[in-house]
Amino acid sequence: MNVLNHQQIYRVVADIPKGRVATYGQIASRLGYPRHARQVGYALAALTDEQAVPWHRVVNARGEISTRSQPGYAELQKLLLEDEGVIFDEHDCISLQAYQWQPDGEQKIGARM
DNA sequence: TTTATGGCTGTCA
DNA sequence: ATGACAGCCATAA
Repeated sequence: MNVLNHQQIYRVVADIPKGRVATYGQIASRLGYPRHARQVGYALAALTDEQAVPWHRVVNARGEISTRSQPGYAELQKLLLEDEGVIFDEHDCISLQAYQWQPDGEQKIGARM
């Protein structure tokens, strides 16, 4: 009975195009909660791997893999993103300016190769 | 009911 | 520019 339904978050996350990423704050902001960035992360952490939610497309504002509690998942997300076509740099961070999803419609910036 | 933590973000030094 | 700290808010005990 929270104001922020996980289903809503899942819908936005699932709405992220392949090869594109989004920040927690961006998703929260899209739902109308610019301060619920963490709650978005919690919603993703609360879901299970059985969910059809591409949680691996969600990264922090730094464009890096968010520090989760479970071990090994960071590598998993990195591998999944690489499979999506996202390239990581030597510091395991991606170009948000190139891969960040624009829900406004124009979700193309020039992240091609 | 309150206290503590947590897949974050933003500001201050 | 990086490094550290506090704030926001929901879930768990």
